[in-house]
Amino acid sequence: MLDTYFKECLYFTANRLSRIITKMAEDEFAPSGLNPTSAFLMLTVLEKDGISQKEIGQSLHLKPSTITRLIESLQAKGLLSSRQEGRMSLIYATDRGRDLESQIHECWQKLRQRYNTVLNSQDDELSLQLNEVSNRLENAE
Amino acid sequence: MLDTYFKECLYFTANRLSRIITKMAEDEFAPSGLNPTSAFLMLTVLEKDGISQKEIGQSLHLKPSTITRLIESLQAKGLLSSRQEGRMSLIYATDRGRDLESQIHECWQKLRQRYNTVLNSQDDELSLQLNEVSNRLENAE
DNA sequence: GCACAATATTTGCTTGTGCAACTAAATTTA
DNA sequence: TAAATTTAGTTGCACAAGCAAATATTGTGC
Repeated sequence: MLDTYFKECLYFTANRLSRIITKMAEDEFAPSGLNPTSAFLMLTVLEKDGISQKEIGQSLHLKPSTITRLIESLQAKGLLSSRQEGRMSLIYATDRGRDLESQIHECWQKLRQRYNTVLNSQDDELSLQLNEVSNRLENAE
Repeated sequence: MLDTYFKECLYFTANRLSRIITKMAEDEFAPSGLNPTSAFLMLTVLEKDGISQKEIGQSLHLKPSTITRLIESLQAKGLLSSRQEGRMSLIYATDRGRDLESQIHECWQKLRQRYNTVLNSQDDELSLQLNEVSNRLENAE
């Protein structure tokens, strides 16, 4: 049966997992009014106020155009502001943005709790392993 | 630094890996003229001619509406045909679809070769592990 | 100091996938 | 057998992310 082969294929399984975990994360972050990626972007700005978009992109591993769009929508929500500094645009959290921080951490916590209950001990480091594999795949150009 | 926390987050790392491996797979399957998912759908139909859309969805772990759209586009390319059987629509490969089979397998092979060169021995079963984790996450509703 | 290259961001467009609501066919129930 | 429920697939819409080309600013070699 093909299923046997599909589940040995990293493209197949990584994408399947990504769909499942994305849905879980969207659920858990819903109370914050943000999608998970936007929530992570908020945390990134909260950690370093006045960060550049390039740095945000490096931190989130997302392309510049995606960052532009995400910031756009967070500005529209009144959670971020930006100041043009030469060719860079520096990103700041607004008061309302800062107010969201603890709620974001709560959502994140709940997400981790939720998936950790079904992960076995040998999956403990799964996330770190995926990160490692991604690093290697990226450097293999 | 936040990066430390991001890389411990399964949402974050699974999605990052998914983006990277999807790009690789799209590259490798390009010669077939199909995106990887459509290629897998073709293999699914080639394995069981006259399969229902529901079964295809179960095999690929994709939602019915996605299957509808994928089949639509493969029909437009003249690779699949369908026959209405009551409320089901049964999917068949055309001759042109069948002709593509070996090329799809070649692309798939190349993809595996490409990512296997950077995976260590401890990543050997990574794909199977991701599959397992997905199963568990799905059953934990 | 000027022309050209590099860098940072933006803009228009495409793609993959899902959701919710819908249609149509089949099955169950009364 | 008529009405209600379940099942299979479709349709309109939305969303996340990327690509390629454009714009704007900064840096470099001569």
